[in-house]
Amino acid sequence: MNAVPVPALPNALRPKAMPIARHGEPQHGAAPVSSVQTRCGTCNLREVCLPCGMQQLDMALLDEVVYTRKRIKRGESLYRLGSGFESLYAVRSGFFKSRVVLEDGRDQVTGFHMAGEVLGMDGIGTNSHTADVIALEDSDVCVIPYSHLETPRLRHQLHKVMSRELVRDQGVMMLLGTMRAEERLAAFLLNLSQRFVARGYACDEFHLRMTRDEIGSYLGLSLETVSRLFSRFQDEDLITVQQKHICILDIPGLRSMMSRDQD
Amino acid sequence: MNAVPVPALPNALRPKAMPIARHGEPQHGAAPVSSVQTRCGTCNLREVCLPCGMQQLDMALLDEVVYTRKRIKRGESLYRLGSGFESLYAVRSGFFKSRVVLEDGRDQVTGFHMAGEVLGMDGIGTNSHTADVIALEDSDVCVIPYSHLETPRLRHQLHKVMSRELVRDQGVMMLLGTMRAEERLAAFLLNLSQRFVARGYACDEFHLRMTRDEIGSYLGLSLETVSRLFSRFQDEDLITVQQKHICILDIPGLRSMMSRDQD
DNA sequence: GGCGTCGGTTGATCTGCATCAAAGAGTACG
DNA sequence: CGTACTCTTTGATGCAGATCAACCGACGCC
Repeated sequence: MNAVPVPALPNALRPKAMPIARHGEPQHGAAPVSSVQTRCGTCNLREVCLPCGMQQLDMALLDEVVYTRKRIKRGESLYRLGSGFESLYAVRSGFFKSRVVLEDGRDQVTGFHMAGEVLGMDGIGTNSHTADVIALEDSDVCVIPYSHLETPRLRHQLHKVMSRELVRDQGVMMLLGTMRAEERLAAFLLNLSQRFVARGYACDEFHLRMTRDEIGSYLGLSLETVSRLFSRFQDEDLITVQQKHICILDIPGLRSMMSRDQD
Repeated sequence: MNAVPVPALPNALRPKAMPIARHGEPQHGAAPVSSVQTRCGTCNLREVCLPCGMQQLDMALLDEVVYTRKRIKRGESLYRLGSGFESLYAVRSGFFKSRVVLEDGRDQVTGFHMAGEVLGMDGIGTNSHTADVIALEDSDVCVIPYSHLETPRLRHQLHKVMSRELVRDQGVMMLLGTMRAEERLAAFLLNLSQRFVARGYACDEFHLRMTRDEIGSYLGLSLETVSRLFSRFQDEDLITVQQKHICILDIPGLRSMMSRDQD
């Protein structure tokens, strides 16, 4: 998840009543699934997650389906290349990366995934997964057994999620195919910011969960280039960087960096 | 459509009884849909198209859904960025490219699409399309009204197609993010070859339907680089090139070019 | 609290590919 | 059938970003 050139997630879908919080440590504590808090109908991620846009009534159906949680420790994998496909997963808390590996050992990060995003759809086609998904911090996911997604509403909902994912991929291809390094990083930061906002966090301050190396892999750049660009953006008062802590100072500035004119 | 590092489409799915034909001019002549030849159940693309892997019985269902054809002339578009989403399309004959355009006018080719491939899934998420799809030669598509895809079997089938598309996109990201120019072009040629084989055409000889510029856009390279690489591959007896006519002489050679060792 | 490891920064150098340029080949069209 | 496109090829040059290298700071561990 995470396209780039200002992808989907229209304002209308933003959770309205969600408090703006600093995006520091994740609030863990996976309540047992029986608890009210963890049903889809009351989950505060429902507006960004699979149920996004669904009626209360249909959401009750989804509650029937989502009855397991799974906890993944930092560094462990949710699934791996070649493992059998049975379920989709919705990120409940935490942060993941997905990674594709080539035969000769080269690999690339193909996405970063945060709360509310749906994982595992790569497995539907061939009944086995085509990527590794690895937790970048201790995380929880809701397990959604694919075979239980039976109602037309739920299937349509899944189509929508998959379709958005296809659109996101277009964005990433665009990024990798046509953008220069500084444009890629600006797009990356704006995209992250936007996704945090959609989850009720501040748009201008957040913690990166991934290393420079992982960012570079995702953006098709070397880690050194990523580091240099962070420094340069800081010099230009677009952002401040302290390790993994980022403050965005000038969103319009970053945005204008993406339209190739100034230099 | 068209991933790169040897994506899906296992041998088992290849049309067995299909004659090996040189892939020259497309056989046009869109029969009226009432004709037996054009029903999904008897269509000779059924093993690579939406019905791939379905039972004869389920295919009858699909026949109920697919009742319109649409003819697109070379250079015209099947749909465009922003146009409303109503239907999916299966390429019946011909060749398409899809293209994404950025605000500042830059664009990129995000895929090439040949017979049997399904188009339009980008529109499901937001009810409007996010790319332009343009015919590279006179083409026919089967129109599949989305609202008519109602049975569980058909919806699952669509999931599979979309999922494979997601996997393909991973391949393209890999290509754009980690491969060098020669690797990209080798991957591109092998992928094309493979897709022609799956359609019953020769694996080693085909006509490119797209310009060097379009290949370059798709691969994140300049048209000059594409041209130079074609020449170099020819010097190295990997292929022969005459305009858009390609013969692949050394498939293992091309394949080894993709594992970064020799130079 | 010292030490080792991992991640990050910054500098110097190298190179793959873009860009600029110009000429040639194929094709469409009046 | 010649003219004017568009597409392709090939050469010369320049630069963005990779690579190599060294150092530094943060964090985890004994």
